Amino acid sequence: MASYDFTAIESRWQKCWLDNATFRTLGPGDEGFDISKPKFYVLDMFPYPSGAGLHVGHPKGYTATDILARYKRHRGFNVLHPMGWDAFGLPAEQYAIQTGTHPAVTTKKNVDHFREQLRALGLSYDWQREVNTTDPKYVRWTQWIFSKLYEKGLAYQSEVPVWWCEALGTVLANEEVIDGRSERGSHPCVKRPLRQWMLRITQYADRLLADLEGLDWPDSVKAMQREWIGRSEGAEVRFAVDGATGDDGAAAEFTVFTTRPDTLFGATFCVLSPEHPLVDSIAAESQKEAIEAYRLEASRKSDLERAELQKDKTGVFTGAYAINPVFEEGDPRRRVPIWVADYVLMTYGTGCIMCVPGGDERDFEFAQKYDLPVVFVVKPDADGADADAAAEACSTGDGVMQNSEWLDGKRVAVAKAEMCAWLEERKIGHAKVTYRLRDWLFSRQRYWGEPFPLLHDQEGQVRLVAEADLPVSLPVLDDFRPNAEGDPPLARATEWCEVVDADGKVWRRETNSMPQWAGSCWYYLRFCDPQNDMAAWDPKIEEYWMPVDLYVGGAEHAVLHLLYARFWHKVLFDCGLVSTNEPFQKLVNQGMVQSFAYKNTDGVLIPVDEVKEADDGHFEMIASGEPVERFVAKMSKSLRNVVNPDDVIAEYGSDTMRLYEAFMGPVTASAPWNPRDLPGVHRFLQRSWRVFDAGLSDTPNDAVERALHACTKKVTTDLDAMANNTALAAMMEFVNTATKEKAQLTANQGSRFALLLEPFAPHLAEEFWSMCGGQGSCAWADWPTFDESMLVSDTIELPVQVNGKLRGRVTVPADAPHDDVEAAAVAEVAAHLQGKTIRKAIVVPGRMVNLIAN
RNA sequence: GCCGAAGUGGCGGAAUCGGCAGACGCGAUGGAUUCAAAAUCCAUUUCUCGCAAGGGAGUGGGGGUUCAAGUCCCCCCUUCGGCACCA
Repeated sequence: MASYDFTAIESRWQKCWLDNATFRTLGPGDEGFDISKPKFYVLDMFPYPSGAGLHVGHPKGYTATDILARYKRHRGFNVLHPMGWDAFGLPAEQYAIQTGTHPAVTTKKNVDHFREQLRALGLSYDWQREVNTTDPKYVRWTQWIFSKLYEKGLAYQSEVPVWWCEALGTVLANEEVIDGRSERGSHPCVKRPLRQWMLRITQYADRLLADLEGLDWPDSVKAMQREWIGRSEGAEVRFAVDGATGDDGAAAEFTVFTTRPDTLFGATFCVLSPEHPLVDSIAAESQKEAIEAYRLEASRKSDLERAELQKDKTGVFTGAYAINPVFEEGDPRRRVPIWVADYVLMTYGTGCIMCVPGGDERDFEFAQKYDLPVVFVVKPDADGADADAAAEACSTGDGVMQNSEWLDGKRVAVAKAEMCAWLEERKIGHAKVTYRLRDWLFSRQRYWGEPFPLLHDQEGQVRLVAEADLPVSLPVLDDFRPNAEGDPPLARATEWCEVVDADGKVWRRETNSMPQWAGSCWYYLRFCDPQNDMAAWDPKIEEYWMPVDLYVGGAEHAVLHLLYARFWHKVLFDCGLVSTNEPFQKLVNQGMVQSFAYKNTDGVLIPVDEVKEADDGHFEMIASGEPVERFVAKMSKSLRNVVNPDDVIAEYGSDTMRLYEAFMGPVTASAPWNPRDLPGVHRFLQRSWRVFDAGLSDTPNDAVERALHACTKKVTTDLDAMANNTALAAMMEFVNTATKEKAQLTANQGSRFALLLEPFAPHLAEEFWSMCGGQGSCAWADWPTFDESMLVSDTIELPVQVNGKLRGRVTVPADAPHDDVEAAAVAEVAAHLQGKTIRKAIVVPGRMVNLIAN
């Protein structure tokens, strides 16, 4: 009797896989590639290789995809299952600023560590396809794709107020700032105008929205993207300023965007945002001072503060009036005051609005505060006494128009359409779609990112670096801070910055760099053809592998990464460079692996390693015995509750680690890491080992054979549904049966079980496979089949209910006719039927019997 | 406030189409083995009343549909995630 030596088994098979390149994936053009087989591209979101290494949260998704990848190989698919590194980014650069260690050095060290940790998990990646976004061979093509965007006019420079983070020394995109603090590191940020590169993602807003339809993605992610894109249908309406003329002598006017053109008869005032360019020219002399003060105050407030103060609206009257075009000349309602207020944002719509206090709660609040007139133009659908009250209240929903002359009595939807037509006829407005999505702020003032392939001349002209000169590599620096003038760190490389072309003309390199998102926008394409030096990818190869059939990653990328990558992909599609409209057909968000954390009675966090469980099941501090409270939280350094997979692997082996990750629950569910549960899955592997270690038999045990067929069916259907936890439960049941039967498996049975186990615990499965006489790796062996006839038994046990309550069970032949089953059931529960008459008998074949009696 | 997801034993979770609620695992309890412990094996383990036989309750709460509801419908509560003056 040998014991289950997981360390020896796992290192032996990992070496075997490496030596034999077992998981090398061939593609179109490779010798020996079989293009007739179906393909399956299963992708993990590649990690940023941080200095902290893996924690047990990473492998949750990696295990799930690896199980599927291994299963699909057995099912005869060409499986593309690669891994790489999203290796540009801030931490390595900040570390460089602090220590002088070049980011490339730090990055290489971290990547090596990550790779080693992933290998230890026995993940079946094709390591020859590994990509690294910081590799010049990769950067070259990131820059090349940027060139495509630039050529299509999708990249432009703009002086924009951007989030500036002093602590990080860089600008951040809107979405990288949460509540006025940086997403990474939570440093305070302020708005500051700077020259930036922007990408016109807004040009793709409609397609990014519409194409969500066909994707097999979680509803939550689709909803988030829809909200982020924020399509809203409405109209633009031109308002003339009463009596004012513009610089060119024509009447001054402004255009508002509204989603409710139907309520134009209720527009009793207008509001311009404080940044609106018209404010200065229309302001009455008497109001100028107040307006200046208000604008100054508004400019000091960050967006955050403006949002925080949303309950208390403020504003200043400009002294000017606008003409509401729906009213006849001479109608007193025609002239409406123009205000300035910071609840109107310059960055959305046209930066100014028409205000209908009767139909918009924000306008209503503002009108109340400053005593502006209110007209109720929509009468909501209501009955009786409520109706009269409702007609005299702010109504933002559907209903029937009132106080709106020729629109009166019409429903909102009809009134919208008719008003749009009316405006268009008179050329004072038109239907319009607006998006909340803004253009993508694409430049950063960092060293550790892709340089832009762009050159500037003295006159401010910009041109692309020739394709033949790509990549533009990062200059070697030893100081990674911005220079004295506040220019990005790349400006320190004075020689690098200066480029003289063939005509002797001097150009200056762009010194901004790309954000970390750039590399992750197309890595899934490079995985198709990672070694190609002639092109980013070969179109034939791309066409075979794309789209990604399953993409697994965290929900934190629901909007940013996934929206940016979709955008690039659509641009590449328009360039004829990729064959699909969307990159990721199916998306799954893996749940978070949380961890227990502890706090004492004062609410102070106590590190995990200073706490023990007391005999009564409560938790206390090891040193003092002081009671602490346990709670479930995200793993984080500050909570000192991070679990490192290396420790788990050392104690139980990577097969146990993988099994635990898979057994915790559905891939999509979050659950706390509970070390107490590890021995459970480890015991399963040990029991399996004992079954095989007992030796093989020549004659199959019938009960074991039946159990194996049932297990095969369950594991197969569960794997197809990614229900890895219940597939494992089925295998546990099989091993329990085999153990109970004290039967030796036949070589054939053992091989079949080994294959079922292989996706989950590949090392031990390979060992079982060879114990059963299998040659080499079983990774590509055909998946076992099952026989339905082995799953049915001669007799079945049926529950018997009386009036819907379970009262007994009967065992009947599986093919017993309805009447026999009923008779047997009646006999079984006779005691419960005494004095009653059976009114109805419901017999569901193979399921149950329900007798209705009274 | 709006949008999305989810509430099942002491714990993680299972229940494909409306048909035996709690598979599988953890933990716990009892037993076998052992000088003893670990490991292993066997049994019990939703709660509750009962010596037992047996009964009652039970899937966040309340109503409904149905012979039958964790599952379908209506209302409400809680938790988590996202958005939040977007006109």
